[in-house]
Amino acid sequence: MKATITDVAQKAGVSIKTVSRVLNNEPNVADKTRARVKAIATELRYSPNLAARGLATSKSYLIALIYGDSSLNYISHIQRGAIDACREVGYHLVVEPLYLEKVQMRQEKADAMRAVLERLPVDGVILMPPLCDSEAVLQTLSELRIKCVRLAPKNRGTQPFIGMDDETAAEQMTQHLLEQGHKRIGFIKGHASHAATDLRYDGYARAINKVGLTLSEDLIVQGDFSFDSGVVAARQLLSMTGKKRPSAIFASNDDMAAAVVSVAGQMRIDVPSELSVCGFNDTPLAKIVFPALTTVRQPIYKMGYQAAKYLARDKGGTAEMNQILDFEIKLRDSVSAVI
Amino acid sequence: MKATITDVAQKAGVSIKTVSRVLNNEPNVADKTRARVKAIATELRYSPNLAARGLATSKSYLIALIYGDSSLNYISHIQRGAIDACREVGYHLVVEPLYLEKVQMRQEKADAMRAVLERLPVDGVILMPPLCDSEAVLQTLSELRIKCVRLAPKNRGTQPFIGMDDETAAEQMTQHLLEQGHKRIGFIKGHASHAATDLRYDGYARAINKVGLTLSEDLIVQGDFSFDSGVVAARQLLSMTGKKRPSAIFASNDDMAAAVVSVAGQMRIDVPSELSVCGFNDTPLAKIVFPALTTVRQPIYKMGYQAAKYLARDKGGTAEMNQILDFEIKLRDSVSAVI
DNA sequence: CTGAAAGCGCTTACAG
DNA sequence: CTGAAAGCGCTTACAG
Repeated sequence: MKATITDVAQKAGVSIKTVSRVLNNEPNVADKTRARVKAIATELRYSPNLAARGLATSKSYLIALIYGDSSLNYISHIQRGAIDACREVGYHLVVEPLYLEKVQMRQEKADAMRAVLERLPVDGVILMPPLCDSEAVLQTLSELRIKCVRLAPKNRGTQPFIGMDDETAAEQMTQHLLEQGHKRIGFIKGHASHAATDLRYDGYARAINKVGLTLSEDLIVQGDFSFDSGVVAARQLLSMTGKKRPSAIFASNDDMAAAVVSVAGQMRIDVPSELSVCGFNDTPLAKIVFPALTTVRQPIYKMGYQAAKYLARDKGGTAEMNQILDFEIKLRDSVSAVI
Repeated sequence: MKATITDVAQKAGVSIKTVSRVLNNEPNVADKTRARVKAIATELRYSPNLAARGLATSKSYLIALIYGDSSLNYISHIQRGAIDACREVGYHLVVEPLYLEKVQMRQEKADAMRAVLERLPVDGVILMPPLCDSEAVLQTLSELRIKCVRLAPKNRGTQPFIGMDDETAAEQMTQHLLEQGHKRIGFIKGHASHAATDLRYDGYARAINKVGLTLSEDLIVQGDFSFDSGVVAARQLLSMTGKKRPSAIFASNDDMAAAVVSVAGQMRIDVPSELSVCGFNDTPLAKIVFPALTTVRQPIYKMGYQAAKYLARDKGGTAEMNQILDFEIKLRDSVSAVI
């Protein structure tokens, strides 16, 4: 029923090898022959059998997006970008969750990664944080000789990565708050295992220090990027009374910032007149809460797109692949100046 | 480097056919032989080459999740369920967007679907709304002899589907509002192309009629499931003054309900004391807005899971596959009684 | 209960 | 510029 390379060859009066050459844009085919084969392939709705091609080349034309417990919002956009890139080059994206949070042993992590990869042959892997920082995972990948791109990794390492400058972004956001006259700025940290957590905190600290203020312990609360952890953190920060209470809170991501807005609502603290709030990521959530969140726009879609594009290319080239993409401070309605 | 069936056969001192039998749980192998082969396969970390197996069987062990413009939240949960099911049975999930909203011509739709499917051989397809109601898409699938499961389709049709009783759910939610003493209940419709849109409206209408109230045109506004459309609809409903203004608004999904809460906030209308709001779906958003949304809990994860489980099975069986899953009215903080 | 042969639809050397 | 042969790693009939 479905046309094969043999069908095309017969109808074109050439060998299957010639058809193969045309399809793969190889040289050494007469222009006239090439044109004829192409026309007939289209006419017959021919498309190569991926399994056969895969068996012959030991390539799969599949790229895996592997993620742990990242927020679904974040994953969705990475995924969308990766899919679009795959489409353009005839690849496909498979999605594989790999929950390693509770796994302590190095060997166990490696085995889990191996189990996923051995079942399904993929040509490349996109590693989301915090997986992209697991030594065990990276080593398994290199043993299996599977290319990977790390997204927003903790350290530069030897494998290609795509990231952004979290520290500078957090610094600029904090500066913005300071410029609005805020002096007591609460900060909610993210999950300790994510690279971004420390970087964003460092940026916050740097901005505070630059203007000669001192960091105060009670304004810095640990969260884990989840909405629920944001609720706990916000309650703690907003339970302070009088002048001690922060006039602004900078949460390490939008989910936690949304939680701050929610807790403020419950406590009848008006945002932004009584409390300024800002987040990080510019997920759809940022526009959905009221008031809309001032936040840092990350090029999430683009990260997924670039990562897939890189993996789908034949030749390697690692070092030059490393990319630091631009961010943008997105001003909305959740921050106001101190009067 | 990677062990093949030949390696296992040699080491076990049997033919590759015997190994094949063991791996596929076929009969006619001596227990002792079977055990030995199994042990050696494990020892060699053997796993079958999917491409080779696919070429021989013309199966791909791949299931595609195909979606249009559904909300990312919704897709994410379907996807998670489908992936979990795939894992259990050795399948993998590929994700393919197919935007047909702007495509009018039937033939064009069919071609777009065909283009996706011809590139990638999949054993089955999960069709999200509104794709699952496109005749052109369904016919292409049947021409290509690819199994599919439709999620929440408009009509029962001939292909297997998984859905829930949207109409009854909407009716019960409206009843709840009525029981709280609300008489003027605004309703925001969803996107016209989704099956759920009419069903939810019908449920709302039925509940209103049952208690002897009459539907009033000005309380029913068209939305399209997006947050933005919810904002427009909410502004329209809440611009009414005095007694005309609805005391409750039932939005056809959570995104639009969140928009209502947001607009109410902007207009200084307190939720729930001055305005009750409820949504539909129970996406994470429902817990994230303040106050948390009363909504209808859909078994989204389960829908994805069941769909993939069905497609991964060898034998067909369609009619008995059709499933109507349970829903639940989730009471939270966005609805209060009329005083 | 077990195995030798053929074939799935491609591509990779190699020959001309 | 073109093609015949071999092979990728499995499974499907078929034979014993």
